[in-house]
Amino acid sequence: MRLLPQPAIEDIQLTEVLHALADPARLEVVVKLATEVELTCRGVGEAIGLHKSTLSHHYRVLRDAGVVSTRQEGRQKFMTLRKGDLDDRFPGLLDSVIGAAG
Amino acid sequence: MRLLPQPAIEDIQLTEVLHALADPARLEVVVKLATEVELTCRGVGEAIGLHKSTLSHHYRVLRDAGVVSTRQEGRQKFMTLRKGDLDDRFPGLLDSVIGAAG
DNA sequence: CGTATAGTTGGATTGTTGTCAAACCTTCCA
DNA sequence: TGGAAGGTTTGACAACAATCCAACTATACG
Repeated sequence: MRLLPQPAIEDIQLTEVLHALADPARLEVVVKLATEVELTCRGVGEAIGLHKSTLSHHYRVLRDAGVVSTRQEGRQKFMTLRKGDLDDRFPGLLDSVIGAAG
Repeated sequence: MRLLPQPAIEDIQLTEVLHALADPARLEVVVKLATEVELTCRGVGEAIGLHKSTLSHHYRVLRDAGVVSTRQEGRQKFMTLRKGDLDDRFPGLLDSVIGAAG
């Protein structure tokens, strides 16, 4: 039930978010999270076809940028989009990206 | 009055656009273009404080991604945001990015 | 306790990016 | 015709990024 470290809302940087979203694999993760509400890392990465360590790297980029939140429960980690936080900070951005990608 | 080569609307890729916007210098250029309608490369780059060849490189990235359009007139080049094209292809994206950055 | 499961970390590799400097190309103008 | 002005290209370089593999940690289960 532990929450992994993540930037505070006011520390989320636009260029970092854009960079995080500018990778096809990460964008796919985000689109998946937008429809599925919450997923384990395994669940998110299953369809993408990358090595699990590569995916772990992408999850970290997304988390460090403030795009996703990760909660550990037992040996699984559940990720959610920080949609509310992002909407507060950069109104409309996430929706337009997800709309454009999906 | 020559228009420099640029991708067709349907060839504009979301990840490329995001990548183009994910650099602070390029984002500054875009924000400037959003308020000024049209500017020469010199005019855009003046406030940014980078070498002109570096700026030229950034202009190219923006143009290749489909974010800006460049028109040559005499020895100057005027850049404009491809706002209409981007709005058609990725509705709301540009506005939210500019709003967040500006 | 031993083993499987879920993810992370470190190293290696390969490729991309941001930056500058110097040389270059075009166009204008005196 | 010879500069000057406005950009581009090329080369160099350091920093970063995406990927894989192998080794690791931590939790759960039998």
